[in-house]
Amino acid sequence: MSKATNTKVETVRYYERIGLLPKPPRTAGNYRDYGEAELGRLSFIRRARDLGFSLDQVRALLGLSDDRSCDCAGIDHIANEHLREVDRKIADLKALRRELKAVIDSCDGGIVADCRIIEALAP
Amino acid sequence: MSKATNTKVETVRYYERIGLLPKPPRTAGNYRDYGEAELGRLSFIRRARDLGFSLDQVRALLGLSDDRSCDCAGIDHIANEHLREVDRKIADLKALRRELKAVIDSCDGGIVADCRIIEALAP
DNA sequence: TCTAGGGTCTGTAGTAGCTACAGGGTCAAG
DNA sequence: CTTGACCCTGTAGCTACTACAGACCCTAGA
Repeated sequence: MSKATNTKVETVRYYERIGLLPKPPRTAGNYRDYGEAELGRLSFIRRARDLGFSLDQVRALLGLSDDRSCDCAGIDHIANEHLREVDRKIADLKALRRELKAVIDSCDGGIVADCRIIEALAP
Repeated sequence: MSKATNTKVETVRYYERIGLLPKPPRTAGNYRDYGEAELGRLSFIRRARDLGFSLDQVRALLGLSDDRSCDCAGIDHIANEHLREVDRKIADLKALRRELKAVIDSCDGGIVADCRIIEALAP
């Protein structure tokens, strides 16, 4: 299952420990014995993680997706909140990038004593 | 000093513990007794952190900035590497945002069983 | 002089999300 | 029957802090 989902074995066990994956039955040799359901669940987790959802959000999504007859407003809500978070991060990084670029561009070589980067960082 | 640099007291002590700040002399009552030099150093650290440099990068910058007669290519290198990192992060987040948006847009309400978000996350 | 309130001190443990061992057990192939 | 590749548990490490507990100190007011 680890290979099928491109997940490290330790990560799978970690997900089990924090309750994202159920404790599976064991083989005679005490190996975890996963079926299709767990594979699907892990794939879901991985895909959501790839989209940047936090483990708490993934947990919520899994909970909501279990009740197939509920309406999907809750799911929509989590996804949109995450989208806003991502937008915020992009904006923050762009602002940071601008500032960093300005600091870097101000330096035109020479010795440290004259370095504008150091100067820009100093108080 | 904590107030002057808008840094939590615990963070200052943390920087001392990991060797970013020197162990300062103590007052009679065992309080840390900081001077101007430490204030400058902490300001430098905070500013660099605000620009997204890692603590390791900050450590390197501090080390390089100590030798005022060296040329500032090393500093330039660290800063530019960080800039590239930031650019990479922005690109990654934008790609993620696109994908996330597509997933969200595909859903037009209804019950969970028909939810395209869940469907898009499932294997 | 006492006391209340703010600060500080050390040390430890917690956060997110894994990752990396150590030291053992299991299993299939040769 | 051994070798090598997997699995098992449990614990500690990573980043960059943050949050206590339980002690101590210092100053201002009654």
